[in-house]
Amino acid sequence: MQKTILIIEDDNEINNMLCILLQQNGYKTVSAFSGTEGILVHGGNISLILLDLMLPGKSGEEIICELKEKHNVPVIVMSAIHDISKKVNLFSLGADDYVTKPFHNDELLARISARLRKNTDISVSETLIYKDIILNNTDYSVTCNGKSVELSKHEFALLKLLMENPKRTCTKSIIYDTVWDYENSADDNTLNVHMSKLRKKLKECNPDEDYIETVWGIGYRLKK
Amino acid sequence: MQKTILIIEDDNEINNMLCILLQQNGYKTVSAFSGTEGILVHGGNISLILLDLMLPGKSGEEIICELKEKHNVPVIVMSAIHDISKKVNLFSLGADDYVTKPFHNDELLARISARLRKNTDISVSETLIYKDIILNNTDYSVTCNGKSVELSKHEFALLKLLMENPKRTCTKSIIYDTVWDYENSADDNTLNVHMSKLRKKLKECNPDEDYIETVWGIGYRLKK
DNA sequence: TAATTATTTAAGACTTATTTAAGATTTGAT
DNA sequence: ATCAAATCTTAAATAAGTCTTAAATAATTA
Repeated sequence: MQKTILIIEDDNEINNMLCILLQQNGYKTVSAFSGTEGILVHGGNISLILLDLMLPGKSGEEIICELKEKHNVPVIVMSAIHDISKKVNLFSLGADDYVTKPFHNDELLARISARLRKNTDISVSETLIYKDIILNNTDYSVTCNGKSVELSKHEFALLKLLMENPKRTCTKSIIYDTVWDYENSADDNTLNVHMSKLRKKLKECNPDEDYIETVWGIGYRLKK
Repeated sequence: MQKTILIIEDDNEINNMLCILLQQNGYKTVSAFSGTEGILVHGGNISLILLDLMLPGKSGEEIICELKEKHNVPVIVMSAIHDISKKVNLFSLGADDYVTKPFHNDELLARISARLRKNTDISVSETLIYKDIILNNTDYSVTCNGKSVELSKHEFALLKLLMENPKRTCTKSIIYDTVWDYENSADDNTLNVHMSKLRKKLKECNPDEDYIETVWGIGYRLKK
């Protein structure tokens, strides 16, 4: 299965170069050009993060922390700094590896694959809760009003995205990007159908609640 | 608990220096002075291996392979070789990280603790129990509904992985990583076939129970 | 009200899983 | 080292589940 790598790098040229390199080697890529954008974009479909240390805005330490908090995947730091003590700090804060620029493509690829290979420990349990819905990221299970709900892969991803962003409206294009990995044309009905099915399954468990709100012309969000 | 690190390094002075450094930092150490000795000494109480690449006797590749086979713990390779292609080979053979000599103590310690951090939760329990299945890790035996079940190596590993994570869904990629030590493409049927055989054998022992549940598009898990 | 956007249903396309069997590979005993 | 037995992988046919599309209906906005 193709893994998606999030590239957080402010230099447009390097970012683009990395995209091409990784795509040529069988990965999907998502680009962000600042730490804050990276944190925003980071979600459940990302398997690994390449983080450039010298970013404008927040410090690298803060960024790693927030990325890990949102979804704990391996972070490989790219840095021009050779300072050892810096490396130690990054490790202790949760960076899983680093490469110093300029780096060899082969070395970077090797480090990525080593990290992905090791990321199979299934010890990180993530549970999202909204009203009486409990979504368990680890065993792909959902309960609503105490009853277990059987969701398909896309339905699950849809609900997960909403529950990860409880106060935000998820636009259709964001949903297509995240759940389907591609941007659908506006006239596509697929998302609507899935949303309908998801709502129906939730309603069966709890007929008295409406969980998901339609934001006309924009997308969907969870109700207050 | 104090972790034990196996140091495989033929230079007496470096070996000794590493022992002191690691002991000062709260680790127990075991020293070996050749690859073959390392393999001999390596056992269940070792949490991590520091391996010098330039050893007399077997090649580093063979040694890593045999060490991992005996007891799969992180291997950090120490090497004076800067050659990138060599690094790539080592990664693909299962080395988890490397340091180039001469290395800074702080860097080595950081890499060790990063590697150990990833590996802490693999507590090896002797006997796993789920419903009426009893799996014994020590003698590789399984009984189900009182009857003994003859499982092949992969079937055993498969069942063990599920029983070690009774509440979780094991994704196909995790299963391939754990049971097969490599990531198979999605269209590979091997896992499906093994799962089918495992289910069949369990069903023969207890026709009334369904133990393993398919999570469509994701993987497998034990039933509630 | 007209135009646009969303919901629902159902059918067929498509994807993923299961099973069986055959050939390849590995293991273990001689 | 060789052979036999067991196991693993691959392939193909079948089965099960999911996704997309289309069309009819409903809701919202301008």
